[in-house]
Amino acid sequence: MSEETKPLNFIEHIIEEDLANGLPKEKLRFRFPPEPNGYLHIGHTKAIGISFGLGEKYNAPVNLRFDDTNPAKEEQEYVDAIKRDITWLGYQWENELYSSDYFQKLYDWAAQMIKDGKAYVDSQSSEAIREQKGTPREVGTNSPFRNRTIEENLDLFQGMKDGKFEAGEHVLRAKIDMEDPNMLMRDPLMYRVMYAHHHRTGDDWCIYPMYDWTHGESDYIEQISHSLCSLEFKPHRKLYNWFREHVYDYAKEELPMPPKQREFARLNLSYTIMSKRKLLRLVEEGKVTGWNDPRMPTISGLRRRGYTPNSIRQFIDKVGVAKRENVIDVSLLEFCVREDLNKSANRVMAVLEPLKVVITNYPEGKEEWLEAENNPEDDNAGSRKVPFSREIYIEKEDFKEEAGNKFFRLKLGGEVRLKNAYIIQANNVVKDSDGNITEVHCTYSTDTEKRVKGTLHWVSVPHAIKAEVREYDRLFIDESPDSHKDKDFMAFVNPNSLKIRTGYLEPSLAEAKVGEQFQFQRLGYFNVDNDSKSGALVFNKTVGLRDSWAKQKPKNQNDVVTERSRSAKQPQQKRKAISVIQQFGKKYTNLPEEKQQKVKAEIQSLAKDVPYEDLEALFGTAVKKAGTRIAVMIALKEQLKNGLQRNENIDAFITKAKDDKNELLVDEANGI
RNA sequence: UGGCCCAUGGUGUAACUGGCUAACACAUCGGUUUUUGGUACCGAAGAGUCUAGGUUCGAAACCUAGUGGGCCAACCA
Repeated sequence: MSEETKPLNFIEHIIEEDLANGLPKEKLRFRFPPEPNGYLHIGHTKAIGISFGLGEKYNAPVNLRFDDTNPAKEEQEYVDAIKRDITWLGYQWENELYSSDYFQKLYDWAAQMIKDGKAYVDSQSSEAIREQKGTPREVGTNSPFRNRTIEENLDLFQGMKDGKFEAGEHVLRAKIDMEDPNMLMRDPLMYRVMYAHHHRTGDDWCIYPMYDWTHGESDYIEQISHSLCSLEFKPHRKLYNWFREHVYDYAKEELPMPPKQREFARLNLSYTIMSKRKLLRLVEEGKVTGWNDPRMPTISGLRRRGYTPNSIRQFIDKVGVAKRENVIDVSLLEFCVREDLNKSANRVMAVLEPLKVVITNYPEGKEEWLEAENNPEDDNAGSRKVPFSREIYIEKEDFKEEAGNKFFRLKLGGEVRLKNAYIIQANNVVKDSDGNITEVHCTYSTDTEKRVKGTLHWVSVPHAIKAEVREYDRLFIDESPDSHKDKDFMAFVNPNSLKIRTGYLEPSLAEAKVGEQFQFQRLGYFNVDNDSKSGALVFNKTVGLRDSWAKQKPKNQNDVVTERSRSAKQPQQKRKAISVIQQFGKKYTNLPEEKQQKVKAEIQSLAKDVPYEDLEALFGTAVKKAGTRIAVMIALKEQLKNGLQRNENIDAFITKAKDDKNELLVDEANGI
């Protein structure tokens, strides 16, 4: 019921308004209309979330309708994949429908349009038709076939359907206006001849209807109340309405609801691309292993990577719906999975970059099975046993011979807690001939009540099981890879987006099943990849834990991620004096008087650091921003006092200020 | 020498449709708790709402002009 307090997005406002204007709630009906020509990606999830979300909110049916009017590109495989993905996301459609189900009805209506003089058969080449269309800036010209008789049109259209013509010989066009500023209205094509096998209608048809004609009328046939799509279809709305109005005349008795199309901005995610065609290139050129590669922004890729349906739905919810172009930061998506997995994923221990620790005062051959909590966030998660022995692995980066006191992990002479086990102290190290540390010798203490700052994860060497662990980095090194006009997006592919290593895992993981998700303690969330075979597990890193330590430590040269995120985080840094003055100015008029005096003094001292040009740039500040003008005036006065020469601009600024409504400003101006 | 759409902290969305100090989330920074440098909790910084005019007692919202960005010329959807 928290929805009641949640503000509505613009589409919900429209629906509420329609409801308020008398649209019965039972008439609400939505649809998600994919073309089965590729896999769904995270961008589609927004459209899915909007329409299905509305269905849930208003308890209205939502159809899944495949817009399958181009047999050259569409396949059953994609239909199956789309259904699988939507179901996985947890949505239920009312009816599974296909535009191809309406081919006969659309044909009949088209014939009716011909009879009404609203459509005609054109017999020109596609090039000729394109030329006559004009450009966005120049109007088009009429086809020489535009004024064929109704009989001739009917006859030709029938012939098209009957397979009497070659592909490309004739098309059916709506007769609208070749001079309309909206190019879609310049006699758009309704049908083309196409001898292709359709995944559902087989070879029944050799003419296929175009998108604009089919899509809108499919909505109408299904009595969709609100037909929601992305922004690039905005210009289509005029045509959508034109077709709808004509067909409405033919069918208003059986089909009383004329649907309305509304458009929202599609989702863009930073560091990735959202175009089926471009994603296909990644697949074809071998940059990824397939549509479901865990680095892909496809739903199947995200699923394999370990993203949960709930996390994706949360993400879509948080992203919101509006009409402006946007690029969502991937960190929001990552936040959503962490939030979800934090509650559900059992904690286990795994070491990915092992360093051997020998506990010298622990008896050789001894082992203990210690109790470990599965999930502190879930009281019902229970516990398991983990084996402890004389030799364990810890993470290489958890040990340093020497380190400052901000390093909470293990160092020589220092103590650290082993998660679920004892406290150890590092005494000395063993090195190889190159000086690399190969072992750390420690002693342990059973006093686990002791307060120590750091806690490490670890795995018993003799009990550890090995597994392949795949870690992923973003697929592109550029925040917006396909927005560069001069560079192909492929130039930004991150060569290091996959890192494979061998992990050492606690033995309880031997039973892990494909798809199962875990938190590798202190590292991140991982799931079992479907490449796993019995005895040869493969894990995907879904996302790392938040790591406030990584932010502090100096950057590590081979860590692409931290380097990049570092450089990406530059906006909030040292501020110029002038911007601080502006800042003060904004608040100035709202401050109590004694605070004003303080701020004034601050501005005066800052004025010394401001180049005059910066100040002058603010002389044109809008009249209503009195505070800013006051601050500028104070700074200016200070500079004049320090020898700045008056000039025309300064005089004009002061003169104008003296006439201002704001008394504070007038006072300052007069004080000069 | 076109038409349409858009413009609010670094990012994404709000603002009861013209009315309190412009709100929320992510990101950032700081603190408390903690057997995960996680989680949780508390706090901070960051926006006079693209610019300039106008309407109004009052504008992020309405009007005008400008600036910037996006979309539109497939027998694709």
